[in-house]
Amino acid sequence: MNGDHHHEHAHAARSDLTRNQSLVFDTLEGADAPLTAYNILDRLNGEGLRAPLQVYRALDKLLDLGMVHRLESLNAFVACRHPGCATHEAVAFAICDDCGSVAEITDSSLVDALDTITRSADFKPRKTTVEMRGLCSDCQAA
Amino acid sequence: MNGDHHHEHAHAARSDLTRNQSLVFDTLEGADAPLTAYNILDRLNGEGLRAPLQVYRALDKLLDLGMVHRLESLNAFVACRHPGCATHEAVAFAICDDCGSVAEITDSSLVDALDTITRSADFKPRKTTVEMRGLCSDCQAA
DNA sequence: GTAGGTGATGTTATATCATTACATCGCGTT
DNA sequence: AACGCGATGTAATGATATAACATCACCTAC
Repeated sequence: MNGDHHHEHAHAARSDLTRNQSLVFDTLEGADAPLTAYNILDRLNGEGLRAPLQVYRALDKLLDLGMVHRLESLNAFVACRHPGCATHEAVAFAICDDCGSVAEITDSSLVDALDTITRSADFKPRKTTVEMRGLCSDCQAA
Repeated sequence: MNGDHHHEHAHAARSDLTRNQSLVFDTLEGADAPLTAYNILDRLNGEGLRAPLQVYRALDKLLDLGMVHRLESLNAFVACRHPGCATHEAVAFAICDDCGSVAEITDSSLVDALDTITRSADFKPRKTTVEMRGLCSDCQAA
């Protein structure tokens, strides 16, 4: 603890994770759509995970570390796709309701707009959720 | 049905609502914080509502009509505070985690930013959620 | 005015998502 | 050896949401 970090985003590498945390993270990273905690549990019951809490605890830690995002509108989770997990503020998600794909988007205009809003309302945000549900490029064709 | 409406937002007045829908809407409108479906059910069990589905069905209809919003990050609902419920796109919510107050915000810069994002990603949004959780002006003082 | 359509209602049961409570274990520090 | 501390395992429960089915009220068409 050297005092240089304002946030607790240590950005632990996968090697720092416990067994349960690794299992959960690998499952999310290997999925091509968001997974619920119970989806993850189903996929890991061969590895010895039997209770929801084992998954939820791992997810809590991974969320803390910024390695996983929670999609509020789905009650589901995705692995962070950011190269290096650079920014952990004002990420927007474009979620396809047809194929389940999720695009993770950072945009400075969006950050600016949200920042302006909070300033003028004198609101101090702790966590911001931006989720767009609709159809991705591929699925609009169909 | 005159064909002039692209959307199905008939903006029914309260007088067009059924008994259950009115009860649910009035409960939400009278609350000073978001309520879950079960919160609403608890407050209305004196009026003859006994099953969750009675509340969820009323909420579905009120959501369709644009008279109520769902807050995804809380799994809860609020009455729309827009004068006349003018715009039903890209509304942002500032939710105080301390006192539970919810500010409903529309901002053209935000709409523009989201629009730009969806254009460049060729994403067709059906519903957009923007929720900021944090501390309102009043509660920052404490 | 009666047959049928449509949307709201009531009720039971069940599915889905998440946490509380408590005992235990591994491991580094004192 | 004793302790602190974070992770783990397990059972039970709480909280949110929907499925399935029967019925009712009202409007419209014939």
